[in-house]
Amino acid sequence: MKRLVLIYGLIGGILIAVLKWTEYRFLVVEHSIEIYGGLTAATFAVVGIWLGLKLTGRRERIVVKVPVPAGAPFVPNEKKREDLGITRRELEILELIAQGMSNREIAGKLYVSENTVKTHSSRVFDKLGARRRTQAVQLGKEFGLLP
Amino acid sequence: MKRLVLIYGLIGGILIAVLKWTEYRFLVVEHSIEIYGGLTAATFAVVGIWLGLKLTGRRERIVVKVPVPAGAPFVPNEKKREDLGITRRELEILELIAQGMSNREIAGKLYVSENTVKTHSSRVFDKLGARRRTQAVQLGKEFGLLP
DNA sequence: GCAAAAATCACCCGAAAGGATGATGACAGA
DNA sequence: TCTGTCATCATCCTTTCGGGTGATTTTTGC
Repeated sequence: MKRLVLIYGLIGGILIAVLKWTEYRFLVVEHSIEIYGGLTAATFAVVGIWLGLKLTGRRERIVVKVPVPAGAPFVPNEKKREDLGITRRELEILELIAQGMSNREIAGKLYVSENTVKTHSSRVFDKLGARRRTQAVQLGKEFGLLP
Repeated sequence: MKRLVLIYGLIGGILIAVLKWTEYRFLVVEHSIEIYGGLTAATFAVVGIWLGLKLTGRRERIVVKVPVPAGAPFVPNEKKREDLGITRRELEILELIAQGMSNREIAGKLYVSENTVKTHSSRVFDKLGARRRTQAVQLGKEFGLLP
């Protein structure tokens, strides 16, 4: 969170600088205020979008339609997960792997870098004793971590 | 989508109005440009957040589970297999992939070359519309080809 | 408030996987 | 016999994975 504040301070500073600069411009050019407004608007629209995504964390609701009344809805085995020392985040990555997503896709979905995904997946593979993601998925199912 | 355009037009109009209004302010008060900038920034931050959520936000994944009678030994869906044009051999490779085996291991198990396994898997991926083996496994399960 | 755990990211490297294409032999059915 | 399908194998090339290592930041539990 500290870094976020820092970044905001920086943006604030830059904004003020821009303001000063545009003030000059305003004295010279007639309609620069519109340009300035447009720029600020665009900038903060982008920032806002990023912020919105970052803060709320785009989670998708998964609606499972089962044509035939199925058994109890799957609940991941928390105990087993902790026994294996697998963190929630790691399990989350494992779930996405099980859905057939690539590291890159997972990274995009979770708004983290591909390297982070790789770290998580490597750890979870290690904890599961898997060498491949398909194997990890298989083991995850056997351990009751995945439906 | 039409409503979205409409809303955007409205926002544009309002923005222009605001710009005009703030122009007046600027002539009167000294530092109103900062205030104006702040307002614009705040406005568009909010708009951005809303936009971010609106555009990318919560989508629902609809997962249709193929009714698989629990308890009963799994029988691969022959019809579905043929509908997809997947041969028995290809399905065999897919099953081994689902068990987490590498191409090399599969080749060894079936006494064929690794290249052959790759050909089969490529074909089955193509027929399933999968790009990765994990995805192929996922789709295979959804199609009732795998337990 | 501070130590531990968790999450994040980077870089390198080799191995595995995947795409495209072409070729060959076996075999079933028209 | 000819044709189509299937299974087999190869080669070239690109992308993705996985392992290893190290580092910083954030969260959490005491």
